[in-house]
Amino acid sequence: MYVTIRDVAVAAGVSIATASRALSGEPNVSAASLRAVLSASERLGYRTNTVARSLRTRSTGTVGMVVPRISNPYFPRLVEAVERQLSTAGRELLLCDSQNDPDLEASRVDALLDRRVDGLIFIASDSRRSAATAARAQRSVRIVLMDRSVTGVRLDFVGVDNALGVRMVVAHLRQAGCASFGFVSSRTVDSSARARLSAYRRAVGRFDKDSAARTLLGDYSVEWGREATRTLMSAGPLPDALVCGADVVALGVNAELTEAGVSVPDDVAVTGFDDIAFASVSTPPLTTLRQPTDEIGAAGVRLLTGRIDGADGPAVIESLPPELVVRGSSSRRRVAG
Amino acid sequence: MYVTIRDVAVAAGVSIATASRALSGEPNVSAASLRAVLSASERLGYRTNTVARSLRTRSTGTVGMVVPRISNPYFPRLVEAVERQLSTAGRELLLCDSQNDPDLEASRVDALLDRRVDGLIFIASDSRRSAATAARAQRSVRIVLMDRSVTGVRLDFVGVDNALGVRMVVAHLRQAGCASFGFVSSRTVDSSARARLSAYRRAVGRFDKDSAARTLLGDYSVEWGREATRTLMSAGPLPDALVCGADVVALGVNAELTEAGVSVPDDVAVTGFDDIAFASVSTPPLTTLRQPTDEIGAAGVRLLTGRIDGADGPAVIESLPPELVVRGSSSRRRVAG
DNA sequence: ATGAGAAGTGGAAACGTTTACACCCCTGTG
DNA sequence: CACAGGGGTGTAAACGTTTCCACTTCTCAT
Repeated sequence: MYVTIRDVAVAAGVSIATASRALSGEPNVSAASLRAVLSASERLGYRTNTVARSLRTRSTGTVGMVVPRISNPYFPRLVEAVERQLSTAGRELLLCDSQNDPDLEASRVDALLDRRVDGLIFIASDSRRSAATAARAQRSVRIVLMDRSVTGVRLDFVGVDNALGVRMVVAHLRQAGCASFGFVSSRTVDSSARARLSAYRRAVGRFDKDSAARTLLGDYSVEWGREATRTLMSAGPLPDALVCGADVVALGVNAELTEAGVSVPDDVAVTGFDDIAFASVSTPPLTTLRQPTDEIGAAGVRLLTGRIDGADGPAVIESLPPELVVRGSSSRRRVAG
Repeated sequence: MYVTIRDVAVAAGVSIATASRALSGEPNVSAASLRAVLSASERLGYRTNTVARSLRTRSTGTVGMVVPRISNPYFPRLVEAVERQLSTAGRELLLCDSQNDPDLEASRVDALLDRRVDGLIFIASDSRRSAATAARAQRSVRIVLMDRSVTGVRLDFVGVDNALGVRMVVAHLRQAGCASFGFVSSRTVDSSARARLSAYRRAVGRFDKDSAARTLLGDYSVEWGREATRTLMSAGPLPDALVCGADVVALGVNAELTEAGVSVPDDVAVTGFDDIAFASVSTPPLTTLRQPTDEIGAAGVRLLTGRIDGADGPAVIESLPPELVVRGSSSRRRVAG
């Protein structure tokens, strides 16, 4: 079926050891042997069996990645960035979807460890319940947390500066004349949701004490954005601005408001987080915070491959700044009165 | 570092062979041995090394999947469906992104074959240039084409019925009063783009001979939708309807029209293809064809695992019908005059 | 001329499993 | 009582690599 290195060695008239050395570019091989092996390999269409190599070298050249839900459009961008980086580093990506379920997540991590991945990129679905999984994985493999952190475990982490982002967008809204706020986001099961909520509270709480009543937490989905908006509309007058914890939520909020005849941004300003591709095609286009996706992916892979190659030292935390992208959903607010 | 089956065997006081048999649930193991092995395994935290197992059994329990571009929001849904199906079948997914480049695609397929995947799910980036890659892969592994086919190779395929979809949407638009048409889609490098274009021509060509001039082909992106729309607007009067080859394109078209003050659907109806999550939050919401993503993923995995388990027979082609989802971008067309 | 060292090579062990095969012991049947 | 057959077990081979080690040959300095 498959051509093995033994076939190549026989065809080239050398031993398996010499064939192996020639194929892996080791120095101590004569020019004649090298030529013979390479041409035999070419002629026979030899491809090295990475399973056997992995067993012998105790390294698979594979990195596992666990994402909470690949259909959430923010994660594919991260996966794409990671995959591209890994591929240039000659490594393969083993992808798992935890479906936001910490138990399923744990079993997927186990499956990855069983496959002897060299490293793990972990987007934790639950900052508390994923901690044990991360800690356990840490004992057998190098691991870097991406985008979402976990509590109580000292591990490398790379993600966006959520607090900075929220401060930027609130400052922008206040400058645009907004005085009252609401917040629609995900329940604080993951670290990003938690960081965004607490930054929002710190930024808004002091001057808008009604904002607490207008804080609605659900999940990262269009449907939740719509539902929260209906709740807010039926509860009383809307605030000047609705800050959303993610673009998917903001797009739902915007759609529901628009369909109800509420003008965005003239009646209510709306902002998102992430800057997914569809933030720019809504009506009005969505003001949001652009995640440095490529940088996060690159930094994560760099960190991880460094660790795999033996880099030691304390856990590194890389917090990258987002970029405020001002679009129509917040910009041309009509001045009151 | 890792606990091996040898450690378990020693701790249980049996041979490696017996330990292996006990762990894999073979019948001929005494109750006493079984108990001893299982408890030793538990106590020591043994996890079987799948690399060694794969080498011996010549099967990795892994399926490779190649997608053209994971950040195109249609593919994550497919990946999610496939991943879920595989995971219940106890298999792992090795994901590669070909970035729509047939050469990169070929090298990613090689990498997957080197890793001895048991099967391959292949979304071909180019119906012609990917054919050689598929044919080569076919020689060493079971393979099923998904969503996009290739020319000239007899292989299992599962995807949506593109021609049916286009016929459905054109019929709907004509019923809504549209008499002149335009088509904005991707260049026909992949089989879906080709099938949609030819179905469109067949459906529209006979009664709107100007439609050929309003056929613009680029790629699957929001930007291309915007660019094509600008071209159309500057070229003369717009048709009654713009049929788009994908939702991403249609959302770009809709945004560009709306920003230019053209009313959708009153001046121009717009339709998409795929029914991605964001089709429903645009203004107006997008009429489109919903892909049976879960069914495609399930059928693909079923087909592939069947082949892996030895099913023989001629290549199977599964063409699943899309569902027309009528929303605001086409429905309430004002009657002419 | 001799010895040290380098270059080139092959044999064989190792990675951690699964499994073919041989063996032993027991039971039940002739 | 012999013996067939089956349950339970261990030894060892195999999967396809990489790599340690020993060996030969050659070069060059002494």
